[in-house]
Amino acid sequence: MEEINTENMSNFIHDIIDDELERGVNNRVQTRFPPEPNGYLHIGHAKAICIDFMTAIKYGGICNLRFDDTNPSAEDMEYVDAIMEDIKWLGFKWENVYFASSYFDFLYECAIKLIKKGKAFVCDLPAQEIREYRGTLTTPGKNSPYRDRSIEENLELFQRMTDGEFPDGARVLRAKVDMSSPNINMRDPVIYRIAHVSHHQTGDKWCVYPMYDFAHPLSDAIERVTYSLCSLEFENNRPIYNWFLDEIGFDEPPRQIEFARLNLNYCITSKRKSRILVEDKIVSGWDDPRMVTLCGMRRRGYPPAAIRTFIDKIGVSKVNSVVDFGFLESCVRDELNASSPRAMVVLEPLKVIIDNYPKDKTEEIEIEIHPEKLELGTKKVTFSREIYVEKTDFMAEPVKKYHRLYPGNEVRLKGAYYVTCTGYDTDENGKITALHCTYDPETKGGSSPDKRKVRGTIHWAGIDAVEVELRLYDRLFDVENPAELSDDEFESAVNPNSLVIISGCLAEGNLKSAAKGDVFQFMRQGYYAVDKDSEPDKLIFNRTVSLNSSWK
RNA sequence: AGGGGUGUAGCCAAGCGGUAAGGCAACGGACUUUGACUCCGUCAUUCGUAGGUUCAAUUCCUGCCACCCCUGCCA
Repeated sequence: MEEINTENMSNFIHDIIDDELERGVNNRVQTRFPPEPNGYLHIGHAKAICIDFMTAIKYGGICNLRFDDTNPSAEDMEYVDAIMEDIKWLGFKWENVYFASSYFDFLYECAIKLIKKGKAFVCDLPAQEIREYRGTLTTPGKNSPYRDRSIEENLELFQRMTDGEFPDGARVLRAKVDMSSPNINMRDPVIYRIAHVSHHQTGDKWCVYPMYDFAHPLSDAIERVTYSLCSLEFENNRPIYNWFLDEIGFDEPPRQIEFARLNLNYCITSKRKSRILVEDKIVSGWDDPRMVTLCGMRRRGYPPAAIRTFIDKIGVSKVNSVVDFGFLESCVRDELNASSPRAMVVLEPLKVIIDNYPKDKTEEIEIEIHPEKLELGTKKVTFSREIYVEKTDFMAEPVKKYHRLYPGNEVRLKGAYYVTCTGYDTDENGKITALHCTYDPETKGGSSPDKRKVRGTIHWAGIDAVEVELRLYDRLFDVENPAELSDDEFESAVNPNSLVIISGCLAEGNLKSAAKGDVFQFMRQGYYAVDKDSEPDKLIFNRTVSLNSSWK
């Protein structure tokens, strides 16, 4: 695992922890990341993961991974594996991996305890009536007619629910709290429901399953979590969270603290909407490089360290905010600039004939692997009379401030020679088919004895180059907040140019040995990662992110 | 008069009674064998708003406004 530096990390949660540590409310820090295994992790989860794990790291505590698998109907083992893989990839190591389902016996005992205390009852009201009895945001609810059943009857009924005597939905176990509370979560919440479905962990052992509000605080408590960090929408659940802890009774009850979840513009994290994109084949799958799922970003070539840095930089607060996607990209560029080897790849090749260069001669040109890390050494590319440059690096009639190739202009071919454009060939349609240049033999390596300057340095491809496919990605949506659009609207907001595939690109031969997942900086173009579809004889690269440019 | 939260620059975000950090973006300029990177400079007389307390208020108090969350047998 890479070093995770938490020294400079600070936020309002840490202020609370600092204070509690100082006052002796706690003498240790334990957190947990509690996903439900019902989908893939995305950039929003990355924020929660970073906060949970980094808080534990900072205070020398521990963070566990706990699958909140209390609703088997939506869950699948496929997701638990994927979630573990994604967290590891992000760079974090959990102390233990737990499942809420492994506490089912304990939770069941807690339910019995509540019944015996007269704090829970079996309710026979159908779902619709429970809803009606609950009242509304502005009117109090009223007590269920089953609220005053005897403890014995509740015990017996709950046992029969557990024994599978009743069909789904026939009865529920409810906590007896306060039907007139302004907080609807306190209006006798359901804590157990009947569901005759098999569970990915416990099989057919249970046909009653605990609800989140009941299972979550007790799971935190049994694990001895000290800080239960979650997103803002659970603020209204905190009173019921604490109520269960109080009623069951724990020496060191966990404290729930809420923070704002991450929203990013131009993309979507909603599970429902993402599923539509996948099912309607608008994207290639959950790991499509345009998706902000962790698997998608991994395939795109985003380094996990960049995601961690991003999360660290956006901070932790309680303000609902929308972070600019460009912020994430800036962190990705920053990381990749430092870590990725450079390579020359010509996206749209244009032949260049160097008329004064010997016909059969070839030369090995040495180019540094990373200009800021000379210790990484050099690699070789082959130079000869005919090479290729970018179509966009030539203009027959240059615009103002253009300092690449145009008739009469001299530029540097990266690592090789100064060349001067002398003319160009066209076909019958006037299309440019090749450039003619002369080179200055005195400028080998790319500098001239007379120290004359050239304004442009361009990359090129020689005879060692291989044809590769490039997948150019852009933002998936044209609109800033696709999440706010209706299901019909948001599909039409998809950027039609979010994926452009180009083939016949010429990559320097050194790239033949690139492994899947490797990321390179294609000089003057951007960062590119070897895709999982790539094969040795057909290399495929994903554009991770383009380079910044102050030109056009 | 339902309850719970939140308002600091285009976007994040520090600030905790002493006169508005930092980052992203943007815009100048320097440097450059990547129009990249790096570097330097510019970018809030003002903190949702109206009052009040104070020598002093983004920080404390009151009213108002705006936005978010809560009426699953989801999490």
